[in-house]
Amino acid sequence: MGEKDYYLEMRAKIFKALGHPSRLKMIESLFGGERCVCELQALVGSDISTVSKHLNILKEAGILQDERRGTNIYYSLRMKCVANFLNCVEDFVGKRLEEQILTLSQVKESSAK
Amino acid sequence: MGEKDYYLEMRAKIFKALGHPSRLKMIESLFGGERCVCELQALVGSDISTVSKHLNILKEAGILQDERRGTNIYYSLRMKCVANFLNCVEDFVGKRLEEQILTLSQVKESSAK
DNA sequence: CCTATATTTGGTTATTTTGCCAAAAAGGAA
DNA sequence: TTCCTTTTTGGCAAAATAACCAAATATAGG
Repeated sequence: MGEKDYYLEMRAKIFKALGHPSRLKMIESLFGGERCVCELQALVGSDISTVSKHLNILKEAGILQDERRGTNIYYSLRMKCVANFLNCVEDFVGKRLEEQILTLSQVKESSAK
Repeated sequence: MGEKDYYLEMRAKIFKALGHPSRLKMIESLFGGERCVCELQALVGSDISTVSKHLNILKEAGILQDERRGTNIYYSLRMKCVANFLNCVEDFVGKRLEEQILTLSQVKESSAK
């Protein structure tokens, strides 16, 4: 029973890790291959310590892996299927926005009467 | 520029909404079809007001939709592709656990020497 | 209208997350 | 060793989340 909860917790952890704009942005960038921390920090613009912590969250969740080469540490995608889901999410968000725009214009129309 | 951020934010919101054990549990139950709030509260066991707030988060993210019928409100899955990704996440978590167990037994072996 | 049931909302408190700064750690090069 | 660069850690304050209780809302039935 507690084992089932542990699985659930692990799955939730993965989603939680993906649920932050900066982290999502970095993940998307990593679809194109590994990046060092400094590249990712340039991408998101936060303090490098903040970026490092974000990356650790993704690593802990199992989504990323890291490898030190010289003085740099390179992060890369471990959980490949994230990409498929992100495509779906993007389509979905796109559709929702269209709907919202539609709803908005309907509101405008009716208030213009 | 701010528009891109808005998209990013919306996508992150979806993941964030999925990143809680109770919410994930409810989503999984909804793969089997719509459920009223009371059924979902029985499933997760929290206070009904807590469940209601969780459901609202999922609705705001666009993952669920609701429909009132009589005195009950039924929630159902709007974002179907969540199911595919959850399969992948489950496989992934399964593999990770196997690895951990492997690592653990290796530790045991070497300490037994 | 009154009552009972199902759900949401408001308010409060505890916990978690986030982001920055300063300091530590880990390499590489002189 | 010493210096320089890259990254992580520790610590702290601000912001966001989560859970519960009580009160409000909405609907059906008598």
